[in-house]
Amino acid sequence: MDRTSPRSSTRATEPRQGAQAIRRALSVLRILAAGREDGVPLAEVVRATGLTRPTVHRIVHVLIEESIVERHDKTGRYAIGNQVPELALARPRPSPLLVAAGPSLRRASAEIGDTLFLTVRTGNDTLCVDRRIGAYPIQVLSIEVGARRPLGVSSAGVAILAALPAQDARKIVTANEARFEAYRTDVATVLGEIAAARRLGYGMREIGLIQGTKSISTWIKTPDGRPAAAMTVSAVRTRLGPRREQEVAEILLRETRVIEQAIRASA
Amino acid sequence: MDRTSPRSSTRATEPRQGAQAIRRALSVLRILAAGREDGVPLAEVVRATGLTRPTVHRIVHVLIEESIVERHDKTGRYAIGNQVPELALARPRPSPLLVAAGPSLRRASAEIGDTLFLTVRTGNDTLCVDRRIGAYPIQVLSIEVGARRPLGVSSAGVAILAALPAQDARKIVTANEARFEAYRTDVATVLGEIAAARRLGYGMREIGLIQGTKSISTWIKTPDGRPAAAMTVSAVRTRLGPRREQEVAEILLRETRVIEQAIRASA
DNA sequence: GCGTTCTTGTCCATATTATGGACAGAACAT
DNA sequence: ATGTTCTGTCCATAATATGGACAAGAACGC
Repeated sequence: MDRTSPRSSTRATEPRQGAQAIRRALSVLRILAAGREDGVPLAEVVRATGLTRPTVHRIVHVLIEESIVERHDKTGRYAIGNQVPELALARPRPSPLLVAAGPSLRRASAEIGDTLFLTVRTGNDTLCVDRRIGAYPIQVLSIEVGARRPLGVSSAGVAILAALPAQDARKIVTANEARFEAYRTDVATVLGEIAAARRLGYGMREIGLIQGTKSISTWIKTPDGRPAAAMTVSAVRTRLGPRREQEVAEILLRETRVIEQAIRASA
Repeated sequence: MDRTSPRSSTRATEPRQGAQAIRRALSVLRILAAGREDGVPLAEVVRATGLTRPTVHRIVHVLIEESIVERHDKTGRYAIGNQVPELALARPRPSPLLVAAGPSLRRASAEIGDTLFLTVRTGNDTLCVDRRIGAYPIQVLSIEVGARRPLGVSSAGVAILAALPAQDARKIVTANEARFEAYRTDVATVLGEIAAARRLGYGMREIGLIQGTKSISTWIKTPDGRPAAAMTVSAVRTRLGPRREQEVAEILLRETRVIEQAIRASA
């Protein structure tokens, strides 16, 4: 393929070869991570990665021998193994983003009363990294810290995609096509939602991932203009009518600016 | 090499082939994990893994592209990247061992006054997973949660090796030989310390990893008799004379039994 | 300055390694 | 019984990862 330009062109330096197997193993791991504790059946990994079944099987079983993956004997599903958090301990724990966003999440959840989520992008996925439960007695709690979804299926994902250059966003959405089916959406729908978010200034889903819920997400950018995260409010739909939506969005946007300042300061 | 015995012999099911590159990438990652935030120079990874430099270089740079590894521009060292904790979020956080050991660590550190460590085995390494600082004004704090060392170089490692079948212990020590140099020890010394720990009933190092300190470690076994972790007291040497050593060891052994009970109960 | 000895990074012919089509068994449904 | 969908395995083959050799940069000595 392209053997040109040893130095980078714009910013990405992607195409290093000689490690197909390693890359494949990682894409398997990312799919397994989306399955959290319950894990994912082999066939689903095959579908989501586009690899052949023998290949996925071989990779997964080598990773089991290395304690990177676990197989739940009961269900036969595969999940992230205990060696992964062990490796993760090598890194300093409280990430700068979490520190910067903490006070804003607290303030906003107190003010709004519903649950707030902080979600980051990792590759082609969104990953919920913090959650603050609100005071109102009915709360949307089904999304937990560690929840991972293909970019595009949640309002946070739509917000992050809206904050990316259109071309990059389109590329990611296309790459995730095989995984949209499980969330009952498709490329065209997601692209439409991204366009709507760009117009509004925030991401929104009338029908949240959970029946009867609605979500609003703003995007948080790093000083260099790339999206670092999304801040999301999820609530039962009836609590987020048009007027209330406007109010909530304004609070989110205000706190978003605070977080962006805090990131700038800590950098 | 040995291409024999496709079916397992006793308990291990190790030799699945067709993924050399993935295994190599993982052994690189484990070495990088030992370097914590500061990371490890490439040459050190080459030494510790026994792989060739081009291979390590290729693996490391692919992992960088995948955000599994970071390169610190200032120092040129390689470290565990931010995608690793992100994958780790897929697992439930507080591990059963930590839950089981928590009260004992608290009790023992209150009683002894010095810092207590909980250390697990992960492959051929020890990994510090919890720490409780004591009340005495001089404390050994240089070992942090996440610290990773070759099994055998710390008293916790010696304790865990002492609790393993002698043959397994010897195999691990031999496998770590290339990494002992950096800790100024060698295979013969470590095997001697393991033998001493078996005699005493606990692991001990007159000369801790830090100058002027002394450490005592007991091993914690799972119901099936395999070592799950080690509990360690580290203190300035003068605080652990022969009589005190005896007292401290008895407290540790008592709490060890409590933890073993708690594990049994939660399983 | 200039050699020496470190380090990291790159190339590419080669053979070792990972690949996936084909097959088989297990579980479940009809 | 017979189909369908899942997981697991085999092995000839092609593609992949390998590592010797080379290059360039950094740090030190003098």
